[in-house]
Amino acid sequence: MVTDEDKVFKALADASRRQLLDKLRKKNGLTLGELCADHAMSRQAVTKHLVLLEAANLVVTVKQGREKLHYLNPVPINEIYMCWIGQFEQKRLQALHNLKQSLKENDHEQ
Amino acid sequence: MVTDEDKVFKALADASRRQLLDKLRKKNGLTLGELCADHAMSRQAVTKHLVLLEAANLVVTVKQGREKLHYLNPVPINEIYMCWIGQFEQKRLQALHNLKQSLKENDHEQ
DNA sequence: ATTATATGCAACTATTTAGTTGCATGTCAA
DNA sequence: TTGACATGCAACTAAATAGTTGCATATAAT
Repeated sequence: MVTDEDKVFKALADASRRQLLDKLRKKNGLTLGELCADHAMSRQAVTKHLVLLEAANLVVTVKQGREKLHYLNPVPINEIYMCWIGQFEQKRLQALHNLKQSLKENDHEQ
Repeated sequence: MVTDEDKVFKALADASRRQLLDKLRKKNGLTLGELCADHAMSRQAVTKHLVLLEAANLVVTVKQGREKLHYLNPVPINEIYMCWIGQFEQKRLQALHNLKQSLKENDHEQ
């Protein structure tokens, strides 16, 4: 059985795919061609990665003329955090966050 | 190049490994034998998964006599959230905030 | 000491995955 | 309508991965 969660984790497991997501984070709505720029691999390889990212619902696409625009969808990552990572670490993260905050505030006072 | 981040993502990409982490979350310090219980796969398969989890620093082990105790280490997951997932979430929260703002302003105009 | 138990190591197999190349299709512009 | 550009589809290859089996080692208990 391949769950949605599994698709997301698998999609995130590859460094090239994470790089593609990073590009979209910096500039949303990029075309395939733009996503291929500065990549060692072929356009078809990038396409395959994008197919997986789309299957995991991490990327949503819109066809516009002969171009295909790619948009980042943060929802699945959010869900993974809430449902899975959150269970482990929510409390601890909060504590850490609070600690950092108070350190920052201390810094400002000096 | 295989970064630490990459190891963690790859380790989390497998459902069996996530299941093992889940077991440790429910009860920390389990032996290999205990982790193998109720698993379809062989002990050696489980061992291999645990090796990867250890390499990713998601699990820490202690030998005690002839047994090996396994402890969950939440730090790497934490780091991934802070350094990677957080970046996405931040944008999302900002977008949500902006949306709320513009809705509020529209409301005022009517 | 001997036996049972808990784990470790190594070789092998099957499947999945990441990448390639080559060709097809569809859309814009001159 | 012809050429250039953007993307899609399919077959193939190489490498990584998940799993197996068989045997070795180390510790505990009788």
